[in-house]
Amino acid sequence: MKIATYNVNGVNGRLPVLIKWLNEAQPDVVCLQELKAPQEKFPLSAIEDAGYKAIWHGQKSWNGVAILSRGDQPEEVRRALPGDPEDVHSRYLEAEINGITIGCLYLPNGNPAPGPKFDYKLGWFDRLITHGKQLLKAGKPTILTGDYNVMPTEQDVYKPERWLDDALFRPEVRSAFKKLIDQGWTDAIRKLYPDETIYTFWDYFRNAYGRNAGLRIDHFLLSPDIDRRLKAAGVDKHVRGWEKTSDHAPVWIELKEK
DNA sequence: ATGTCAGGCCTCGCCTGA
Repeated sequence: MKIATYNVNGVNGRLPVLIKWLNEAQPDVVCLQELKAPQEKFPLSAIEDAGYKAIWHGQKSWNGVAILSRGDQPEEVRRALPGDPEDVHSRYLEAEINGITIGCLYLPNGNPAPGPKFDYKLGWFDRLITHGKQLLKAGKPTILTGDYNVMPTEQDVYKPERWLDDALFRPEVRSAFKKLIDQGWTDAIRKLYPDETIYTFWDYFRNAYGRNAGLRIDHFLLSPDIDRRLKAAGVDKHVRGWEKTSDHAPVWIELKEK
């Protein structure tokens, strides 16, 4: 079973790239972030034509998350992170597919930091930590994946010294990520490639992709029983080199059958 | 400070978020 996450940065603007990649990569399940489309503008028929069933939570202009499945229809569990009824951003969608709970998340960017956006990011992260604990306690096979907007360590950023004050790398955010991991989640990419430089995002500016000036901010967190099934993981880096592409590349894992 | 995108409204050019 192959599961992927991809911050598409506009699902309609990115549709040809998304469909081309789906056909090439053939993932069974896909979590998408940054749809940048209202609920009614989600390109369902194109995605169905590519062979996928989908649930999504759109929003005008910003945010937006979706879960695609080649087999069973994703069975929606929730479409918001618990803990703040005032939070209207569409940044979290959770579904069950094939007995696996899949949380698709788009953690706030948080820049500029400090400031209200950074406070929102930390608050959102706190709610994710609380929910993560509940998920592990529930004891089902679970995957929390998406755009975390955090480089967990210096290994995950091309020039760490330049990012120290950035909302994606500040100590508060790295420590929040560590707090989540320490509950018992496995960072799939880092487990399989402990020493390699692996990026999932390259800025549109300054020829970042050409210079491989990247960041690792899209992550797969696995509960212990999913961790035991982990067979392979990777980044489809070449997709970042396509025309009219997202600033993120798709990230994927492969699981052994039970 | 710069740079490049996407989406949307202030709507064919500028703003914001990233």
